[in-house]
Amino acid sequence: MRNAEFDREKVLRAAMKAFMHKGYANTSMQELKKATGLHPGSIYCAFENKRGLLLASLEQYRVDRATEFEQFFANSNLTLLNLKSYLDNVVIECISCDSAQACLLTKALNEVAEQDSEIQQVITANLSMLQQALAEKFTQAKTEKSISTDKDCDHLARYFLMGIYGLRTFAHTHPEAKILEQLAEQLYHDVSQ
Amino acid sequence: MRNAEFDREKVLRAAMKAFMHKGYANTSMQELKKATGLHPGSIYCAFENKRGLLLASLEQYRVDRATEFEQFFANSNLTLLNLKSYLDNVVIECISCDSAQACLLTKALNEVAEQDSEIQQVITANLSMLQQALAEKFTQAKTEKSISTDKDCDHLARYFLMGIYGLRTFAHTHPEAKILEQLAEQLYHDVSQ
DNA sequence: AGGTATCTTGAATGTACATTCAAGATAGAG
DNA sequence: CTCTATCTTGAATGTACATTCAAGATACCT
Repeated sequence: MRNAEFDREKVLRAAMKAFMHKGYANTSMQELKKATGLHPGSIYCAFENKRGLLLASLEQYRVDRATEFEQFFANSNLTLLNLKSYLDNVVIECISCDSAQACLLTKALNEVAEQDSEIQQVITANLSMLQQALAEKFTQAKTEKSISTDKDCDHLARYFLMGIYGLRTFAHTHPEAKILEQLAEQLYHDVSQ
Repeated sequence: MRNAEFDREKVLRAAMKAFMHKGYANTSMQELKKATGLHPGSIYCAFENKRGLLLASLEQYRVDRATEFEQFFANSNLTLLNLKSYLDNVVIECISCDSAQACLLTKALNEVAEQDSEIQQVITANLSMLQQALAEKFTQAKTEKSISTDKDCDHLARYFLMGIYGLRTFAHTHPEAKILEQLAEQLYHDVSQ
Protein backbone atom coordinates (compact mmCIF):
# COMPACT_ATOMS: atom_id res chain seq x y z
CA MET A 1 0.00 0.00 0.00
CA ARG A 2 0.95 3.55 -0.63
CA ASN A 3 -0.96 6.80 -0.58
CA ALA A 4 -0.83 9.59 -3.10
CA GLU A 5 1.72 12.20 -2.11
CA PHE A 6 0.07 15.32 -3.37
CA ASP A 7 -2.48 17.47 -1.59
CA ARG A 8 -5.56 17.25 -3.74
CA GLU A 9 -6.95 20.61 -2.63
CA LYS A 10 -3.69 22.43 -3.26
CA VAL A 11 -3.42 20.87 -6.69
CA LEU A 12 -6.99 21.83 -7.57
CA ARG A 13 -6.49 25.39 -6.38
CA ALA A 14 -3.36 25.68 -8.49
CA ALA A 15 -5.21 24.29 -11.49
CA MET A 16 -8.09 26.70 -10.82
CA LYS A 17 -5.66 29.60 -10.83
CA ALA A 18 -4.07 28.48 -14.07
CA PHE A 19 -7.43 28.01 -15.80
CA MET A 20 -8.63 31.40 -14.56
CA HIS A 21 -5.47 33.08 -15.74
CA LYS A 22 -5.14 31.64 -19.24
CA GLY A 23 -8.42 29.89 -19.91
CA TYR A 24 -8.97 26.18 -20.48
CA ALA A 25 -7.72 25.66 -24.02
CA ASN A 26 -4.73 27.96 -23.58
CA THR A 27 -3.47 26.22 -20.48
CA SER A 28 -1.22 23.44 -21.72
CA MET A 29 -0.46 20.27 -19.84
CA GLN A 30 3.06 21.55 -19.36
CA GLU A 31 1.76 24.67 -17.65
CA LEU A 32 -0.53 22.58 -15.50
CA LYS A 33 2.46 20.46 -14.57
CA LYS A 34 4.36 23.58 -13.55
CA ALA A 35 1.38 25.04 -11.69
CA THR A 36 0.36 21.91 -9.83
CA GLY A 37 3.76 20.21 -9.43
CA LEU A 38 2.17 17.04 -10.78
CA HIS A 39 3.57 15.20 -13.77
CA PRO A 40 1.17 14.42 -16.62
CA GLY A 41 0.93 10.77 -15.60
CA SER A 42 -0.21 11.70 -12.11
CA ILE A 43 -2.77 14.14 -13.43
CA TYR A 44 -4.20 11.50 -15.71
CA CYS A 45 -4.17 8.95 -12.92
CA ALA A 46 -5.99 11.25 -10.53
CA PHE A 47 -8.38 13.12 -12.83
CA GLU A 48 -8.60 10.97 -15.97
CA ASN A 49 -7.72 13.84 -18.30
CA LYS A 50 -7.52 17.61 -18.67
CA ARG A 51 -11.27 17.94 -18.79
CA GLY A 52 -11.54 15.89 -15.60
CA LEU A 53 -9.13 18.29 -13.94
CA LEU A 54 -11.37 21.17 -14.96
CA LEU A 55 -14.43 19.41 -13.57
CA ALA A 56 -12.64 18.70 -10.29
CA SER A 57 -11.44 22.30 -10.19
CA LEU A 58 -14.97 23.56 -10.70
CA GLU A 59 -16.13 21.42 -7.79
CA GLN A 60 -13.33 22.70 -5.56
CA TYR A 61 -14.17 26.23 -6.60
CA ARG A 62 -17.77 25.68 -5.58
CA VAL A 63 -16.73 24.40 -2.17
CA ASP A 64 -14.25 27.23 -1.59
CA ARG A 65 -16.69 29.90 -2.67
CA ALA A 66 -19.49 28.48 -0.54
CA THR A 67 -17.22 28.60 2.51
CA GLU A 68 -16.16 32.13 1.71
CA PHE A 69 -19.78 33.11 1.21
CA GLU A 70 -20.82 31.86 4.63
CA GLN A 71 -17.98 33.77 6.24
CA PHE A 72 -19.35 37.01 4.88
CA PHE A 73 -22.60 36.36 6.68
CA ALA A 74 -21.28 34.77 9.88
CA ASN A 75 -20.62 37.68 12.18
CA SER A 76 -23.67 39.84 12.28
CA ASN A 77 -27.39 40.04 12.11
CA LEU A 78 -27.12 42.96 9.76
CA THR A 79 -27.57 40.87 6.66
CA LEU A 80 -27.90 43.86 4.37
CA LEU A 81 -24.51 45.21 5.46
CA ASN A 82 -23.01 41.82 4.83
CA LEU A 83 -24.42 41.85 1.33
CA LYS A 84 -22.67 45.18 0.89
CA SER A 85 -19.41 43.70 2.14
CA TYR A 86 -19.81 40.81 -0.24
CA LEU A 87 -20.27 43.22 -3.13
CA ASP A 88 -17.37 45.41 -2.00
CA ASN A 89 -15.19 42.33 -2.01
CA VAL A 90 -16.09 41.66 -5.63
CA VAL A 91 -14.98 45.19 -6.43
CA ILE A 92 -11.72 44.67 -4.57
CA GLU A 93 -11.08 41.50 -6.56
CA CYS A 94 -11.81 43.38 -9.77
CA ILE A 95 -9.49 46.24 -8.86
CA SER A 96 -6.63 43.94 -8.00
CA CYS A 97 -6.47 43.20 -11.73
CA ASP A 98 -5.23 39.77 -10.80
CA SER A 99 -6.77 37.61 -13.46
CA ALA A 100 -6.45 34.70 -11.07
CA GLN A 101 -9.14 36.44 -9.04
CA ALA A 102 -11.66 36.23 -11.82
CA CYS A 103 -14.60 33.93 -11.53
CA LEU A 104 -13.78 30.46 -12.81
CA LEU A 105 -17.46 29.82 -13.38
CA THR A 106 -18.10 32.72 -15.74
CA LYS A 107 -14.75 32.20 -17.45
CA ALA A 108 -15.50 28.56 -18.14
CA LEU A 109 -19.09 29.42 -19.02
CA ASN A 110 -17.83 31.66 -21.79
CA GLU A 111 -15.18 29.36 -23.09
CA VAL A 112 -16.24 25.74 -22.80
CA ALA A 113 -19.86 25.52 -21.70
CA GLU A 114 -21.13 26.10 -25.21
CA GLN A 115 -19.40 22.94 -26.46
CA ASP A 116 -19.84 20.71 -23.45
CA SER A 117 -23.24 20.25 -21.94
CA GLU A 118 -21.99 18.44 -18.83
CA ILE A 119 -19.73 21.35 -17.91
CA GLN A 120 -22.56 23.70 -18.80
CA GLN A 121 -24.80 21.88 -16.33
CA VAL A 122 -22.20 21.87 -13.56
CA ILE A 123 -21.61 25.60 -13.92
CA THR A 124 -25.31 26.39 -14.13
CA ALA A 125 -25.94 24.36 -11.00
CA ASN A 126 -23.14 26.17 -9.16
CA LEU A 127 -24.37 29.59 -10.13
CA SER A 128 -27.93 28.65 -9.26
CA MET A 129 -26.77 27.67 -5.78
CA LEU A 130 -25.13 31.05 -5.35
CA GLN A 131 -28.26 32.74 -6.58
CA GLN A 132 -30.40 30.83 -4.13
CA ALA A 133 -28.02 31.58 -1.26
CA LEU A 134 -28.28 35.26 -2.13
CA ALA A 135 -32.07 35.04 -2.25
CA GLU A 136 -32.07 33.66 1.27
CA LYS A 137 -29.95 36.56 2.45
CA PHE A 138 -32.34 39.02 0.86
CA THR A 139 -35.22 37.29 2.56
CA GLN A 140 -33.41 37.56 5.87
CA ALA A 141 -32.67 41.23 5.26
CA LYS A 142 -36.37 41.75 4.75
CA THR A 143 -37.30 40.07 8.01
CA GLU A 144 -34.69 42.27 9.67
CA LYS A 145 -36.57 45.22 8.13
CA SER A 146 -33.42 46.49 6.42
CA ILE A 147 -35.17 46.26 3.07
CA SER A 148 -38.62 47.66 2.60
CA THR A 149 -39.16 47.04 -1.10
CA ASP A 150 -41.99 44.76 -2.07
CA LYS A 151 -39.88 43.16 -4.77
CA ASP A 152 -39.49 39.42 -4.88
CA CYS A 153 -36.30 38.23 -3.14
CA ASP A 154 -35.53 35.82 -5.95
CA HIS A 155 -35.69 38.73 -8.32
CA LEU A 156 -33.43 40.83 -6.10
CA ALA A 157 -30.90 38.00 -5.97
CA ARG A 158 -30.94 37.61 -9.74
CA TYR A 159 -30.49 41.32 -10.26
CA PHE A 160 -27.67 41.46 -7.75
CA LEU A 161 -25.92 38.53 -9.43
CA MET A 162 -26.45 40.07 -12.84
CA GLY A 163 -24.79 43.21 -11.53
CA ILE A 164 -21.83 41.23 -10.28
CA TYR A 165 -21.41 39.52 -13.65
CA GLY A 166 -21.59 42.91 -15.32
CA LEU A 167 -19.15 44.44 -12.89
CA ARG A 168 -16.60 41.73 -13.57
CA THR A 169 -16.86 42.14 -17.32
CA PHE A 170 -16.78 45.91 -17.01
CA ALA A 171 -13.63 45.71 -14.93
CA HIS A 172 -11.83 43.98 -17.79
CA THR A 173 -11.93 47.21 -19.76
CA HIS A 174 -12.07 49.80 -16.95
CA PRO A 175 -10.32 48.56 -13.82
CA GLU A 176 -10.42 51.99 -12.17
CA ALA A 177 -11.37 51.76 -8.53
CA LYS A 178 -13.52 54.85 -8.38
CA ILE A 179 -15.75 53.90 -11.29
CA LEU A 180 -16.24 50.33 -10.12
CA GLU A 181 -17.07 51.52 -6.61
CA GLN A 182 -19.60 53.93 -8.03
CA LEU A 183 -21.26 51.18 -10.03
CA ALA A 184 -21.32 48.85 -7.04
CA GLU A 185 -22.78 51.64 -4.94
CA GLN A 186 -25.66 52.11 -7.30
CA LEU A 187 -26.25 48.38 -7.60
CA TYR A 188 -26.41 48.16 -3.81
CA HIS A 189 -28.79 51.09 -3.75
CA ASP A 190 -31.03 49.58 -6.40
CA VAL A 191 -31.44 46.28 -4.61
CA SER A 192 -31.82 47.69 -1.13
CA GLN A 193 -34.03 50.74 -1.46
CA MET B 1 -4.49 42.18 -63.28
CA ARG B 2 -7.15 40.36 -61.37
CA ASN B 3 -9.33 41.29 -58.41
CA ALA B 4 -10.07 39.19 -55.37
CA GLU B 5 -13.21 37.16 -55.86
CA PHE B 6 -14.60 37.06 -52.36
CA ASP B 7 -16.76 39.66 -50.61
CA ARG B 8 -14.70 40.87 -47.71
CA GLU B 9 -17.70 41.87 -45.57
CA LYS B 10 -19.44 38.53 -46.08
CA VAL B 11 -16.26 36.68 -45.19
CA LEU B 12 -15.75 38.74 -42.05
CA ARG B 13 -19.35 38.27 -40.93
CA ALA B 14 -19.01 34.52 -41.41
CA ALA B 15 -15.77 34.53 -39.41
CA MET B 16 -17.43 36.63 -36.70
CA LYS B 17 -20.23 34.09 -36.45
CA ALA B 18 -17.78 31.20 -36.18
CA PHE B 19 -15.68 32.94 -33.52
CA MET B 20 -18.80 33.85 -31.53
CA HIS B 21 -20.11 30.33 -31.73
CA LYS B 22 -17.01 28.35 -30.81
CA GLY B 23 -14.54 30.90 -29.51
CA TYR B 24 -11.21 31.82 -31.05
CA ALA B 25 -8.98 28.90 -30.06
CA ASN B 26 -11.66 26.30 -30.73
CA THR B 27 -12.39 27.50 -34.24
CA SER B 28 -9.95 25.64 -36.45
CA MET B 29 -8.75 26.87 -39.81
CA GLN B 30 -10.77 24.09 -41.39
CA GLU B 31 -13.94 25.39 -39.78
CA LEU B 32 -13.07 28.91 -40.88
CA LYS B 33 -12.59 27.58 -44.39
CA LYS B 34 -16.04 25.99 -44.28
CA ALA B 35 -17.62 29.09 -42.73
CA THR B 36 -16.05 31.66 -45.02
CA GLY B 37 -15.67 29.59 -48.17
CA LEU B 38 -12.07 30.76 -48.35
CA HIS B 39 -9.19 28.33 -48.53
CA PRO B 40 -6.38 28.72 -45.99
CA GLY B 41 -4.07 30.31 -48.53
CA SER B 42 -6.59 33.02 -49.34
CA ILE B 43 -7.20 33.73 -45.67
CA TYR B 44 -3.48 34.11 -45.08
CA CYS B 45 -3.12 36.27 -48.16
CA ALA B 46 -5.94 38.59 -47.11
CA PHE B 47 -5.55 38.70 -43.33
CA GLU B 48 -1.99 37.52 -42.65
CA ASN B 49 -3.06 34.85 -40.18
CA LYS B 50 -5.83 33.64 -37.91
CA ARG B 51 -5.24 36.43 -35.43
CA GLY B 52 -5.44 38.96 -38.28
CA LEU B 53 -8.79 37.50 -39.25
CA LEU B 54 -9.97 38.02 -35.67
CA LEU B 55 -8.77 41.61 -35.69
CA ALA B 56 -10.50 42.27 -39.01
CA SER B 57 -13.66 40.60 -37.68
CA LEU B 58 -13.58 42.78 -34.58
CA GLU B 59 -13.36 45.85 -36.78
CA GLN B 60 -16.26 44.69 -38.96
CA TYR B 61 -18.24 43.94 -35.81
CA ARG B 62 -17.63 47.48 -34.60
CA VAL B 63 -18.85 48.95 -37.87
CA ASP B 64 -21.93 46.72 -38.01
CA ARG B 65 -22.87 47.42 -34.42
CA ALA B 66 -22.40 51.15 -34.79
CA THR B 67 -24.77 51.12 -37.77
CA GLU B 68 -27.29 49.05 -35.86
CA PHE B 69 -26.99 51.38 -32.88
CA GLU B 70 -27.79 54.45 -34.95
CA GLN B 71 -30.82 52.73 -36.41
CA PHE B 72 -32.27 52.31 -32.95
CA PHE B 73 -32.12 56.05 -32.44
CA ALA B 74 -33.02 57.22 -35.93
CA ASN B 75 -36.78 57.39 -35.96
CA SER B 76 -37.87 59.36 -32.99
CA ASN B 77 -37.15 62.14 -30.59
CA LEU B 78 -38.10 59.93 -27.69
CA THR B 79 -34.56 58.94 -26.89
CA LEU B 80 -35.48 57.20 -23.67
CA LEU B 81 -37.90 54.90 -25.47
CA ASN B 82 -35.20 54.10 -27.98
CA LEU B 83 -32.88 53.15 -25.15
CA LYS B 84 -35.60 50.80 -23.98
CA SER B 85 -35.89 49.31 -27.47
CA TYR B 86 -32.15 48.86 -27.57
CA LEU B 87 -32.25 47.01 -24.28
CA ASP B 88 -35.24 44.92 -25.34
CA ASN B 89 -33.29 43.89 -28.40
CA VAL B 90 -30.46 42.63 -26.21
CA VAL B 91 -33.00 40.51 -24.35
CA ILE B 92 -34.38 39.17 -27.63
CA GLU B 93 -30.88 38.20 -28.72
CA CYS B 94 -30.32 36.48 -25.38
CA ILE B 95 -33.57 34.56 -25.60
CA SER B 96 -32.87 33.35 -29.11
CA CYS B 97 -30.18 31.20 -27.53
CA ASP B 98 -28.30 31.53 -30.76
CA SER B 99 -24.72 31.68 -29.63
CA ALA B 100 -23.91 33.45 -32.87
CA GLN B 101 -25.91 36.36 -31.44
CA ALA B 102 -23.57 36.75 -28.51
CA CYS B 103 -21.29 39.72 -28.27
CA LEU B 104 -18.01 39.10 -30.05
CA LEU B 105 -16.37 41.80 -27.95
CA THR B 106 -17.13 40.28 -24.56
CA LYS B 107 -16.45 36.78 -25.86
CA ALA B 108 -13.02 37.78 -27.15
CA LEU B 109 -12.42 39.89 -24.06
CA ASN B 110 -12.82 36.79 -21.92
CA GLU B 111 -10.81 34.46 -24.09
CA VAL B 112 -7.92 36.27 -25.72
CA ALA B 113 -7.62 39.80 -24.37
CA GLU B 114 -5.77 38.61 -21.28
CA GLN B 115 -2.94 37.24 -23.43
CA ASP B 116 -2.84 39.81 -26.19
CA SER B 117 -2.65 43.46 -25.32
CA GLU B 118 -3.30 44.70 -28.85
CA ILE B 119 -6.60 42.82 -29.01
CA GLN B 120 -7.32 43.99 -25.48
CA GLN B 121 -6.86 47.57 -26.63
CA VAL B 122 -9.03 47.14 -29.71
CA ILE B 123 -11.86 45.66 -27.68
CA THR B 124 -11.57 48.26 -24.94
CA ALA B 125 -11.67 51.03 -27.53
CA ASN B 126 -14.76 49.50 -29.15
CA LEU B 127 -16.60 49.14 -25.88
CA SER B 128 -15.63 52.65 -24.84
CA MET B 129 -17.13 53.99 -28.04
CA LEU B 130 -20.38 52.19 -27.29
CA GLN B 131 -20.30 53.56 -23.76
CA GLN B 132 -19.79 57.08 -25.02
CA ALA B 133 -22.56 56.72 -27.59
CA LEU B 134 -24.88 55.60 -24.80
CA ALA B 135 -23.82 58.54 -22.63
CA GLU B 136 -24.80 60.90 -25.43
CA LYS B 137 -28.21 59.30 -25.65
CA PHE B 138 -28.71 59.70 -21.91
CA THR B 139 -27.71 63.36 -22.20
CA GLN B 140 -30.23 63.78 -24.95
CA ALA B 141 -32.93 62.05 -22.91
CA LYS B 142 -32.25 64.54 -20.16
CA THR B 143 -32.62 67.52 -22.45
CA GLU B 144 -35.89 65.96 -23.61
CA LYS B 145 -36.88 65.92 -19.93
CA SER B 146 -37.54 62.15 -20.06
CA ILE B 147 -35.04 61.64 -17.27
CA SER B 148 -35.11 63.75 -14.17
CA THR B 149 -32.34 62.16 -12.14
CA ASP B 150 -29.37 64.31 -11.27
CA LYS B 151 -27.00 61.42 -11.92
CA ASP B 152 -24.09 61.89 -14.28
CA CYS B 153 -24.88 60.67 -17.79
CA ASP B 154 -21.52 58.94 -18.08
CA HIS B 155 -22.36 57.05 -14.94
CA LEU B 156 -25.78 56.10 -16.30
CA ALA B 157 -24.20 54.83 -19.50
CA ARG B 158 -21.68 52.74 -17.57
CA TYR B 159 -24.38 51.27 -15.37
CA PHE B 160 -26.56 50.50 -18.37
CA LEU B 161 -23.68 48.80 -20.14
CA MET B 162 -22.76 46.88 -17.00
CA GLY B 163 -26.36 45.67 -16.88
CA ILE B 164 -26.17 44.52 -20.49
CA TYR B 165 -22.96 42.60 -19.83
CA GLY B 166 -24.59 41.00 -16.81
CA LEU B 167 -27.74 40.18 -18.71
CA ARG B 168 -25.76 38.40 -21.40
CA THR B 169 -23.84 36.33 -18.88
CA PHE B 170 -26.98 35.61 -16.90
CA ALA B 171 -28.72 34.40 -20.04
CA HIS B 172 -26.09 31.71 -20.50
CA THR B 173 -27.44 29.93 -17.45
CA HIS B 174 -31.07 31.11 -17.45
CA PRO B 175 -32.28 31.81 -20.95
CA GLU B 176 -35.92 32.12 -19.82
CA ALA B 177 -37.67 35.05 -21.46
CA LYS B 178 -39.72 36.11 -18.46
CA ILE B 179 -36.78 36.38 -16.08
CA LEU B 180 -34.59 38.23 -18.55
CA GLU B 181 -37.39 40.65 -19.34
CA GLN B 182 -37.90 41.27 -15.64
CA LEU B 183 -34.20 42.02 -15.16
CA ALA B 184 -34.13 44.32 -18.17
CA GLU B 185 -37.24 46.06 -16.88
CA GLN B 186 -35.58 46.84 -13.56
CA LEU B 187 -32.37 47.95 -15.25
CA TYR B 188 -34.39 50.33 -17.41
CA HIS B 189 -36.21 51.58 -14.35
CA ASP B 190 -32.97 52.11 -12.41
CA VAL B 191 -31.36 54.21 -15.13
CA SER B 192 -34.41 56.22 -16.04
CA GLN B 193 -36.10 57.14 -12.81
C1' DA C 1 14.37 -6.39 6.45
C1' DG C 2 12.01 -7.96 2.36
C1' DG C 3 8.13 -8.00 -0.62
C1' DT C 4 4.66 -5.81 -3.09
C1' DA C 5 1.20 -2.79 -4.31
C1' DT C 6 0.83 1.70 -5.63
C1' DC C 7 2.52 5.99 -6.92
C1' DT C 8 5.72 8.92 -9.71
C1' DT C 9 8.31 10.03 -13.64
C1' DG C 10 9.13 11.88 -18.22
C1' DA C 11 10.18 10.29 -22.68
C1' DA C 12 7.48 8.40 -26.59
C1' DT C 13 3.19 8.52 -29.32
C1' DG C 14 -0.18 9.99 -32.33
C1' DT C 15 -3.08 13.64 -33.52
C1' DA C 16 -4.70 18.10 -34.75
C1' DC C 17 -3.48 22.23 -35.77
C1' DA C 18 -1.74 26.90 -38.03
C1' DT C 19 0.91 28.03 -41.62
C1' DT C 20 3.39 27.68 -46.14
C1' DC C 21 4.04 27.23 -50.98
C1' DA C 22 4.20 25.72 -55.58
C1' DA C 23 1.11 24.40 -59.13
C1' DG C 24 -3.09 25.59 -61.40
C1' DA C 25 -6.77 28.85 -62.77
C1' DT C 26 -8.52 33.12 -64.36
C1' DA C 27 -9.41 38.00 -65.28
C1' DG C 28 -7.97 41.82 -67.67
C1' DA C 29 -4.42 44.32 -70.71
C1' DG C 30 -2.54 44.74 -75.17
C1' DC D 1 -6.24 35.74 -78.98
C1' DT D 2 -2.17 35.78 -76.03
C1' DC D 3 0.26 36.97 -72.26
C1' DT D 4 0.94 37.93 -67.58
C1' DA D 5 -0.02 39.44 -63.13
C1' DT D 6 -2.70 38.03 -59.55
C1' DC D 7 -5.68 35.06 -57.24
C1' DT D 8 -7.06 30.32 -55.77
C1' DT D 9 -6.21 25.76 -54.37
C1' DG D 10 -5.15 22.09 -51.15
C1' DA D 11 -1.53 19.00 -50.14
C1' DA D 12 2.79 19.25 -47.47
C1' DT D 13 5.23 21.00 -43.37
C1' DG D 14 6.57 21.58 -38.83
C1' DT D 15 5.05 22.39 -34.35
C1' DA D 16 2.58 21.98 -30.14
C1' DC D 17 -0.32 19.52 -27.85
C1' DA D 18 -3.02 15.81 -24.88
C1' DT D 19 -2.39 11.38 -23.73
C1' DT D 20 -0.02 6.86 -22.80
C1' DC D 21 3.01 3.67 -20.70
C1' DA D 22 6.81 1.15 -18.96
C1' DA D 23 10.59 1.81 -15.89
C1' DG D 24 11.82 3.50 -11.50
C1' DA D 25 10.83 4.96 -6.70
C1' DT D 26 8.69 4.59 -2.39
C1' DA D 27 5.58 3.75 1.51
C1' DC D 28 3.32 0.30 3.96
C1' DC D 29 2.51 -4.52 5.54
C1' DT D 30 4.25 -8.83 7.39
